[in-house]
Amino acid sequence: MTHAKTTYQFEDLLDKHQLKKTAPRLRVLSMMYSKNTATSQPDLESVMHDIDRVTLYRILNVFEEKGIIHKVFDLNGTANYAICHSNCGAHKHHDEHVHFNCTNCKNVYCLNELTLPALNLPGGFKAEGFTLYASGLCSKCSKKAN
Amino acid sequence: MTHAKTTYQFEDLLDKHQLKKTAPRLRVLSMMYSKNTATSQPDLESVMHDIDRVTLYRILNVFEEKGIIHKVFDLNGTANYAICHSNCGAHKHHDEHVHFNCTNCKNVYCLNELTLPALNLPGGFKAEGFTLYASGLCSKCSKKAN
DNA sequence: ATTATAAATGCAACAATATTTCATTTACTA
DNA sequence: TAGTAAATGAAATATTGTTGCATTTATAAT
Repeated sequence: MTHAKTTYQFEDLLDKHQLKKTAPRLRVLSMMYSKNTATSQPDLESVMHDIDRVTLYRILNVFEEKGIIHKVFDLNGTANYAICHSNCGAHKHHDEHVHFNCTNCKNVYCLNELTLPALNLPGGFKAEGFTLYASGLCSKCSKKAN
Repeated sequence: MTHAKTTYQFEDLLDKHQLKKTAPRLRVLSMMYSKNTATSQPDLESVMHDIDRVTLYRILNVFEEKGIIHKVFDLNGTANYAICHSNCGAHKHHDEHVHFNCTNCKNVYCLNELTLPALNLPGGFKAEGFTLYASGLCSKCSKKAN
């Protein structure tokens, strides 16, 4: 599931999207790939306190545009960012998966393995994208609860 | 579907939740009941410009706590508020319905009539609430598109 | 290797929003 | 009708989103 990525692979990823291989970008990539949960901008800031707030903001924006990451809002409405594992491209995200927000540890998990069941909308509504949000206890926190 | 509510019914609603029947609260209720889409705080502010911003903020908060309304984030992460039609109570929301965010008119619809299909989560994950977000063109905008 | 240039960064400044404090007003109770 | 607790409005602060610009850096061309 979690592939250990090397710096070279991150550089290739940036190359592929015609982005310059800068230190801040490589650090953001390696941090996000090392986690199986989405990361909020506040979290990123506190870990990489030497990188400017605005730089992070712009890195996240350009990564999202290029389809490297996708944005997901947690229960409090704060933006979290996660690596796009499936076939995402610029302006064409396929993040039609399930997001799980743990009410205890506040982590946001992207459950990529799950596919969304079909759904028929009322007349006239033409859906393009779906995201299912589930909230509750994640596997770690439900273990602790015993 | 859309019930025309009288002032008396709004007063009863506030009574039921041990909230004082004040003018700002009644106006917020009547505005939200008159729409079939969720309302953002900016929208509320612009319509009721004589009510203080902070008052609106607190009214929305207390309504949400009491289970009168629920919060839903649109594609941009801004909070929208809608009346809870089903059996919601304080700290126990049953907003397990579908939210539809129109990419054209930006409106957020609560599709209460739809029920979510079952979903089995990975081992250990205990879900309490579900919300499905769909985005695309709403019935009005898809008509216009022809 | 060196240089030119376009892009990325960091900083300052600004805008918008969320949130707290407190004095005043208002709704309800006795 | 008076007393009380709650709600409001206004000011002030914190946090977050966003833009402009000078400086630095990565890359392409020489």
